This record gives sequence, C-alpha cells and structure tokens, in this order.
Amino acid sequence: MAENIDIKKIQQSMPDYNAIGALSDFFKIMGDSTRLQIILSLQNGELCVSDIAACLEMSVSSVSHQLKSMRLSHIVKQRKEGRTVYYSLDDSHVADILATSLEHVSHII
Amino acid sequence: MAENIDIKKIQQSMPDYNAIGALSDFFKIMGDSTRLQIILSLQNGELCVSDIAACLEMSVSSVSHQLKSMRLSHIVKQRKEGRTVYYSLDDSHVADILATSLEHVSHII
DNA sequence: ATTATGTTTGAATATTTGTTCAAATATAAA
DNA sequence: TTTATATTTGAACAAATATTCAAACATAAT
Repeated sequence: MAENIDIKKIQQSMPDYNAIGALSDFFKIMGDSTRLQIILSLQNGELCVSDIAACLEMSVSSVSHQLKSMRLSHIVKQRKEGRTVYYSLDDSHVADILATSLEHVSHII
Repeated sequence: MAENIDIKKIQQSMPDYNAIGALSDFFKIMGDSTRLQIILSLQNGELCVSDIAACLEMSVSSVSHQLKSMRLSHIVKQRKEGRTVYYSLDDSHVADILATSLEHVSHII
C-alpha cells in the first residue's frame, strides 16, 4: 500500500455500479469473434440471418443465438419482411468504437 | 438467402483473421467488470497492486491475476520500485474507447 | 391443406474463465 | 540471517458461455 494515495477519492471518481455493469456487458458482446464478425458484416448495411451465416461460414442457429443477445444489448436491430429477418447495427457509436479499437490493435499485431 | 447479395464481397471487406482475433481479444479484456474497474482506477495515474485491490475491495491475488493478463494484452504496463509494482495504462486509445463507449451505454441505462 | 423456406428456441455438451487458497518469489528492514 | 511486506504463481473449483442438434414456429408457395 503506497502512502499518500487517497483510495476514497479514486473510488469516487469512478462511474457508478450500473454504468460499469453496462460498460462491461457492452464489451463482453464485442469480445467474441463470432459477434464481432457479425458486426463487421453489417457495417455496409443490413443482412438477413442466412446471409450473415454464409458470410461467416457458420450455422444459422449459432448466428441466430448470437443475434438475439446482440439485439437485447441494443447492438443490432431487426426488420421483418415476409419470412426473412434483416438485421442492422443499432447505434452509430459502435462504428466509432470499432475504428478506434482497430487503430489500437494495429499497434500490437 | 436474399438474392442480389454478394457474400464474397462482404467477406473481402472484413478485416483479416488476425485482426479480428486481436480485436475480440481486446474487447474480451474490457468485457469484465473487475478489469474494467482496474482500467478506470488507473485513469488518473499509476497505482500499485495493493492500492488497486483496496480501491476495488477485492483480493490482491485476484487483481494480480487480472493485471497479468492485461499486461500481456498491452492494456497496462508495470514499473517496479523496490518491492512494490506500479501499474499504469499502456495505450492512449483505451481512454478514447472508454469515453465513446460510456456515451454509447448512457443511451441504454 | 400441404409443403417448403427462413428463423427461432431449448436442452445438452464442451470449453473458457474468474476467484480462492496456499505456497513461492523478491526485496527491504531489523 | 531472520522477519516482514508486496507481489506473483499454480492448482482447483465454480460459474458463465458458445455451439450443436433437434424440434418448433412463422410465413409463403403450391
């Protein structure tokens, strides 16, 4: 324990419990390569479930499961047309965050 | 499968395998509330391990384990002084990403 | 009505991962 | 050299989670 450090002050400077939970939930969604690929595939516009699955070369079921959690987290939204469901990104911040993060990891690779 | 969609074109527009892996690893690190709190606690400057643990009200061991993975992911760096080890953020992009992400989640909470 | 297509769902399995505990290491103080 | 302090480490356990499979559901076509 270093002296001269005011733990309480640091604690107070941090976002509250709910904000930290929401933040980590958000990053948890992005922290899976399947979901990340889904987001990247949607960057140029909406796609239906089976096209996303084809794009990632994964099963429709797996993609659908992930899309559900991403929808509940407000990362994607859906639009139904007949029997096909189109998904698209739900928030413009996601693209910003992705761009900055790509810069970050490009330092590392 | 919607017609008129060029799957190959979308696939080619996506970052390569390694970049996607690095990106999702990065978000995986941020997607845990303990690690996120560590990052937030370091936003105003370096701290030693036991001060971080005190700040989060968690065990030193648990914090040290997390710091190790964060160091390997280039999120934090360490500086040794005697027997205490000071950690600090390793990349300025992290603060940017956090700020944009906080804006994003503030829409949701 | 029946069949075909696109999507969702739930249970099961396998894998990953966060914390704890005890022990080890490193450096400083006595 | 012994003791104290700060940190790291590895194994073990519990909890979370991604994918698969089969079945269900919704809508469109025949």
